[in-house]
Amino acid sequence: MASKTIENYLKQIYLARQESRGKFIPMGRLANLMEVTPGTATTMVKALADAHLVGYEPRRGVKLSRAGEHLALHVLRRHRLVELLLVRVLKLDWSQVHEEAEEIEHAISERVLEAIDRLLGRPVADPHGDPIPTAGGKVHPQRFTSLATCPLDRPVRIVRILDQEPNFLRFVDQCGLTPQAIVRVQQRDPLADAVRLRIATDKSARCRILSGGVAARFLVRDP
Amino acid sequence: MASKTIENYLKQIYLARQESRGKFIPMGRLANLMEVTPGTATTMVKALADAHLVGYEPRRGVKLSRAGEHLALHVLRRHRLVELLLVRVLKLDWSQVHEEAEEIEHAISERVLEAIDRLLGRPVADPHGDPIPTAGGKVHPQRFTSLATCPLDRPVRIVRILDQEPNFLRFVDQCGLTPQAIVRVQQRDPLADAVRLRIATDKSARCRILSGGVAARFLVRDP
DNA sequence: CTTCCAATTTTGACTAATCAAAGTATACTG
DNA sequence: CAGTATACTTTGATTAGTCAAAATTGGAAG
Repeated sequence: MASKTIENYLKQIYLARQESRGKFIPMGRLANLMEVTPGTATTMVKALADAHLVGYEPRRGVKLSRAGEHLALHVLRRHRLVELLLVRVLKLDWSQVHEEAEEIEHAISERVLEAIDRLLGRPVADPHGDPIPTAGGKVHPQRFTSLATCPLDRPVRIVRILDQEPNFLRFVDQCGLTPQAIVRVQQRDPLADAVRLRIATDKSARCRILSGGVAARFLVRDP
Repeated sequence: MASKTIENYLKQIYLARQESRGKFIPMGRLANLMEVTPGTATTMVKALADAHLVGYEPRRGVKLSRAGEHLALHVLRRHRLVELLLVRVLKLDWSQVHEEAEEIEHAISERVLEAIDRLLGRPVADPHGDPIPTAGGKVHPQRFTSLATCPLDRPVRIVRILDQEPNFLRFVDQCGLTPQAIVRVQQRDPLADAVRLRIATDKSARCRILSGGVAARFLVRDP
C-alpha cells in the first residue's frame, strides 16, 4: 500500500498539472505544494520514479505515470466524497471540510468509500463543485468559463470554486457566491483589474467588485 | 500531537489493564498486543515514559500516567464513535467496523468528533456495547455479569461483547446473540465447560451450547 | 547457594521521510 | 561569450519506528 506521503505527492502532482497545462511539473513547484525543501522533493520523486508511479527527468520535472494518475484519482475520490459526507451528513461548515478531509482521505478503506458513495447517491461533485472521480478513475471533463471570462449581462450559475482556503471560502459564503448561486457580471475594467457583478438571489441589489484573479476562481455555466 | 503509534500503544496499555487488574502491564504482553518484538516495545515505552505518558519500571512493566490515560480514553472515544457512525449511518456490517475504525480513529479532529457525537445523539455505547468515554474522559462504570456467571433460568439482556474478531462477530450475529438480545441460561456443566442457553427472540426454541470461555465474553444485565 | 530459563533489555542496523548546506547546471543579462 | 542568479541535485545528518540477535537479570528448582 502507498503511504500517506506518497499519496499526497501524487495528488499534488496531479492537481498541479491541471492548472499549468505543461506535461512536467518543476521540482520547485512540487516542493512548494508539499511544503518541503527542494532536496526532499527531489529525493522523494526519485523514489516514486523507481516505483513507476511517475516519470522524472532531472531539471525538467515530474509527471504522473498511468499507475500514478490512477492512484492520484483514487485519493481525490476519497477526499471529495469525504468532504461531501462531512457537509451533507455531519453538517460541517463548507469552509472547513477541506482540511479535515486531508487527513481522513488516507484512512478509509474501499468498503467505507463505497458506503459513503452509496449513502450520498453517487454524487458527481463535492461541496466546492470539484468533480468526484468514479471508482474506475474517470473524471467527467468540465469545460466551464469563469467570472473573469463569461459574457456580460447574462445570468450564469456558479458551479465550482478553485480555492480551498478557509478564509476565502468564508468570504465566499458571506457574499453568497457559493456553488449554485446565479450571478450576472455587469462590467469588467481591465485596467483596474476589476469585475463588477450582481448576485441574482441577493434582493438588496448590491454589487460586488472582485479582482480579475479572484473572479477567475469562480467557474460558471449557463443556469 | 501524539503520533498514531503512540496513540495505539496507549490504547493497548489501557485495554490490557481492563482485563488483568494488576497495575503494571508486562512488556511481553504489550509487545504481543502491538505485534512488535519485545525490544521494540521496551524502546517505545521508554520514550512514552520520557513524555510522561506512562510510568515504566524495568522488568516490572508499564502503566498509564494521568495524561496517558486521558489520551487513551480520547482515542477510545474516537474509535467507538466512528464504529457507531459506520454502523448506524453508513450501514456497514457490525462485524467489520472494528478494523475500519482502527485507521479512522487517528484521522479525525475534535470538530468532526463532536459532529459525529451530535449526529448520533450523544450515544453511550458502540455497536459491541463498549462504553463511549465522554469528551471529558469519563467512562460510565459498568458492572455486569456474563453468560458464564449470571443466574440460571432467568431472562437476561446481552449488553456487551468482549471480542472484536470479525469471524466471531459473524457467528454471534448468526446466532442472534447480539447486544439487546434476551437470552436465558438453562444449564451450566462445569466439568464439560459448557453453557446451554436459549434465545428468547428465537421462535424455533433451539438451544445453543457455548464453552465457558466464550460465554464469559457476553456481558448481560436484567432485561 | 548454585544453575538455568524465560522474560526482558541492550545493541547495532535498517527504512521512510525529512532538513541544511554545499555543489552543479541552466538560463539570463549585459 | 563571460558572469551571475536561479533552480535543482547531492551529501550528510536527524527522527520515528522497527527488527534481529546478543547480553542481562530475577526468580524457580534443585
